[in-house]
Amino acid sequence: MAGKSYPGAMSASPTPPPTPSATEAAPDSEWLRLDRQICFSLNAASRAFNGVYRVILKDLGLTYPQYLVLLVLWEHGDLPVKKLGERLRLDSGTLSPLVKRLEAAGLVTRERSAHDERSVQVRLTGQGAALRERALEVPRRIAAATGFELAEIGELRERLDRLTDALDAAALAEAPGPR
Amino acid sequence: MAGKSYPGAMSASPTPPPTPSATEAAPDSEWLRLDRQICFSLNAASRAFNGVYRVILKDLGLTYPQYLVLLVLWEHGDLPVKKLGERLRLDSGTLSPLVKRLEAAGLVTRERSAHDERSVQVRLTGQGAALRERALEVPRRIAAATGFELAEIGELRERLDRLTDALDAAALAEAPGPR
DNA sequence: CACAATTAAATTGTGTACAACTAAATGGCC
DNA sequence: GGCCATTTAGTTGTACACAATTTAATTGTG
Repeated sequence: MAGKSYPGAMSASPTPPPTPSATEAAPDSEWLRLDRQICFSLNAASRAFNGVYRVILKDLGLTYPQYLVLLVLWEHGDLPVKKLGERLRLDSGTLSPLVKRLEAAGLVTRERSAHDERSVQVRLTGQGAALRERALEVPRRIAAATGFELAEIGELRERLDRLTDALDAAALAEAPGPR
Repeated sequence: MAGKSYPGAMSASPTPPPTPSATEAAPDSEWLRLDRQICFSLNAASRAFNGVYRVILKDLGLTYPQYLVLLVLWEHGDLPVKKLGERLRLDSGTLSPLVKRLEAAGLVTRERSAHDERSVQVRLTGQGAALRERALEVPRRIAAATGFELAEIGELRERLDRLTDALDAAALAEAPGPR
């Protein structure tokens, strides 16, 4: 078995037996349960999104992270890898090979900056810039796939961003590292 | 550069220039913009969660997906790989190596079922079952890290699950596969 | 100017995700 | 009983993520 078959892939929100026994002890089990719901739901939604993008972006020969890089370049023009990483919250370990694949696909070029030999400038090629035309229909198809109203999407986004900020701050606070 | 440093890692919700020009043309750019927000926010939140779990679970020697597998086993008892996949929405390509790593860590055993030689039963070892005790504090620490009220978490979860369902359905409809 | 600290990319290694494929076992159906 | 479709795991190959390390360039300081 493999691929896209989850025979029992019932709703992501099965809400199993409402609670083993709302009154009975097991407050710890409850917590383990709840916790699974939040992060798991998030994770599942993220992967589901990825699945839809995978289907839609296949025509363009892009993966979702590659599409994100191009979105940034289309919006802001050529950028060094560092800036891309800041915008996308990705580090060089992820971006270096990813950008190389975009280069191999003929969508961008990479060259060290003249002022600062440490920096690598990522530039859209004509082909990479042209791809934007074909990408214009992607957002509409994605929005349609969610079946959400724009307002609801916005609200969800606001919460997610707030969550991300809180989690980032907590990770820093929690980290044992020097601060 | 690598690791956890995003020097410009400003808020995930910077809400840049509210809009290049709310009235001006560029409805397509707007869409490209918006779309990035939804899926990107989701993706960022998911990775941020992962980061917090990574820190908290390091003591237990677990990754987040491994923790999810154990959560399911703690809750439902021993299960075949298939059932694990249904609960977690993961296929054998992901679960096979993951479960093997749990086995290597001495937390579970894998053995083919007697009734059905195709099926592989994943069983908690004493050590795996015992780890639950140490995991009990994880949810509380995670909940604290989000800084969210329980009610808000629940609401968010409900939306995410609805989103996942919609996206799964859309992926099926969008897929070129035989139907 | 010299030199330590910092910075930007790249590299290495581990661990998911997932598509595509393989192999073995099971279940109908004639 | 023989045979084919289905089911369950596992394998292979590609592509992220990210920690840790490495290399080269730059900067700050005395």
